[in-house]
Amino acid sequence: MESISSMDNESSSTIDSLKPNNNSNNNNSNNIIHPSPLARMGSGTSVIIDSENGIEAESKKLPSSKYKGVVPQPNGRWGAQIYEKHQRVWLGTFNEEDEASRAYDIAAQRFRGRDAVTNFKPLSLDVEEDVIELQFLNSRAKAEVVDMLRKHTYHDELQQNRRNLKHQISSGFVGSVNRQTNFPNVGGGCLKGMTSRDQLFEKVVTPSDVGKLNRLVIPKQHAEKHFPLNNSNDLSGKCSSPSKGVLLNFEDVNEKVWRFRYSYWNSSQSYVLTKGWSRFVKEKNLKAGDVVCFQRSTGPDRQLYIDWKPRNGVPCSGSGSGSGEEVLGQVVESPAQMIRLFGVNICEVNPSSINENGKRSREMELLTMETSCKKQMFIAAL
DNA sequence: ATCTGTGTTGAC
DNA sequence: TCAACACAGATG
Repeated sequence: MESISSMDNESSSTIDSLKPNNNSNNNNSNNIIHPSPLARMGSGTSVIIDSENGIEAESKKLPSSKYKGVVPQPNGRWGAQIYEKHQRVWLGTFNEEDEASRAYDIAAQRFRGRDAVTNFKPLSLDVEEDVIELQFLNSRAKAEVVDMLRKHTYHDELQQNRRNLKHQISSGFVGSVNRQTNFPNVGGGCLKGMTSRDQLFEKVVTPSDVGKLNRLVIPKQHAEKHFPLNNSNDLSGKCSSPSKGVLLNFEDVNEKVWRFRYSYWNSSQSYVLTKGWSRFVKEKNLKAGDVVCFQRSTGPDRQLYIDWKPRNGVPCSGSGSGSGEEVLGQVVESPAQMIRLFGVNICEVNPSSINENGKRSREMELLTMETSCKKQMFIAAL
């Protein structure tokens, strides 16, 4: 499914002074082309000429995009894609054509650095905000950037990154850019300037939570307490429409942002996380009996966090849960204030959580987090 | 049932 | 490298 196989981590992107690209330098063919229906005959064009009466009939031909890296979708949406090493890398689908083109631009700048040909004005080292974004972009693996684009979380993560930077600067913690500062009290060490969090609740996931239904049932009492749907003010996500629920952003231990649709299903009279949930299950390789934990920052941003631990994994927040004796579906209430982040010892690898298909284990995730911390410190030192 | 994004192809 | 098209398989 993933088409990002050929991606590697290294990038030669010394991004500097890209020429302004406001559709004039760069537009010899890729920008602001408003193709006539017959302007481009792709390999599979389906324009049919009715030779009998000379009428040109068009058989549901999709409109070409005026943007580079953007392709039409049958339902009127737009896909973005970029090529690398003879392979297409899919960047996701978007409602708006220019949204797709901006996704392409971001990918192009990450993949091709200063050589990137973009639809819009590229990031410039002369603009402070752009420099921050370039640093953000280039400190992440290509696959990670692609993932953010596909999940439409790029801008949220970038904003989060900016907030962290500001916070570190204002707290005088500028020696290193430490991604771990977002995760209070993890393993001690380099954790100044952190924000505290409320533990909201945990749930031992059921087979149907990790099965083909692609949804997580949020127990009613927790849903109504922490994620009230009638008043979206309390939710950090953006309200799309009351009937369709809301989109909620949760951050995991790797500072990866997960966006889930949260709504109420009348049919089963339950609150559910739907869209996006199956990705989480897949990536974390969640199994029935594992525990997902929800937290919220006590700070003004009210950031939501999500984490998980294996069924027999380490205890969560010293609450005594996670001992492996839970009944499926049982919800574990935890102390109100988070003291440790799930109490995980990131140095020990628990063999039971290394799963058979080679997916990243819980410990590996935390080690990744530690690595990324070091990576950021290195970057900041440059 | 709907939609995404992959397989494939030909143009450039 | 790139976009067009068809459609399998993922998603809701």
